[in-house]
Amino acid sequence: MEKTVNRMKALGDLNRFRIVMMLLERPLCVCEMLEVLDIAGGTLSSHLKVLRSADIIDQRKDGRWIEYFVRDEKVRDLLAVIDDFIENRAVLENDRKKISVITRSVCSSGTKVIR
Amino acid sequence: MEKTVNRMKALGDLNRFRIVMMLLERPLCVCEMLEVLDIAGGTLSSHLKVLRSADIIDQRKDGRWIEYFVRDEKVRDLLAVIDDFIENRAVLENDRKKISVITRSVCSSGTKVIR
DNA sequence: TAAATATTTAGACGTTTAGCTAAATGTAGT
DNA sequence: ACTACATTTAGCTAAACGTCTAAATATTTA
Repeated sequence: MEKTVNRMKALGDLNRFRIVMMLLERPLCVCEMLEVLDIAGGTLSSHLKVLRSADIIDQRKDGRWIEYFVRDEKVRDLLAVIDDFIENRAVLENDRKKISVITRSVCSSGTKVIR
Repeated sequence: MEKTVNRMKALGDLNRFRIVMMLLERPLCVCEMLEVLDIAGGTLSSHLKVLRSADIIDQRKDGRWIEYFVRDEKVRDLLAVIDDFIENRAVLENDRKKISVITRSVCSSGTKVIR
């Protein structure tokens, strides 16, 4: 039961919830999420650790990046039910809009692959 | 969205989770829950407040007691999905067993209606 | 292998939270 | 109105949490 309670606790934080909802859209690397969320890299990293140890998300390597994604179908189903409770979608919609524009290669503000 | 996140946070505590699972069984008054949970009355009261302001449970008067209950069908559905994630049911089963024995009138340890 | 970029770890700080005890407030029945 | 019991509030402590910055650790590419 503790595991389940822990899962709920992991979802009971605004930034973590936004992260999960974004990942529901598509896998994202840390630098992409940083473009959307207004938190420091270290903070994001610790949030991802919490979500991972709660078995909500997982990570895989993708070249130079580490890609995070929602763990499995069962978790997706749970999130769908929770999603149905959301009243005000303003923030989430905005996050989604940003994600759709962000490309992995334009993460860093400095020199880019595509000029 | 904050409201939804808050709901998750409310469920992300072991004692509160046990409370909700018990209330899923049947409405209970504070003194009945105290017989099951190993926490002080003041602590329980504050947990109930959290769950109530998260719109998960509600209360109604029943004679000398205040009865707590799960708010509505939608919440029940959510809890059913969450329930499906639970691995180890030992604690919950035990709580349930205790509840089935407890009667409101045997809450107080002193003089009772039924001797 | 050096430079650039991505990510994680460590330590510090302020806030929130769960817990307790004890006092206060309600409420019902005598 | 008094008594007994149920519940909430208040004040406290210790632990947990979210956040930051800065340093450390990969990893890729030139």
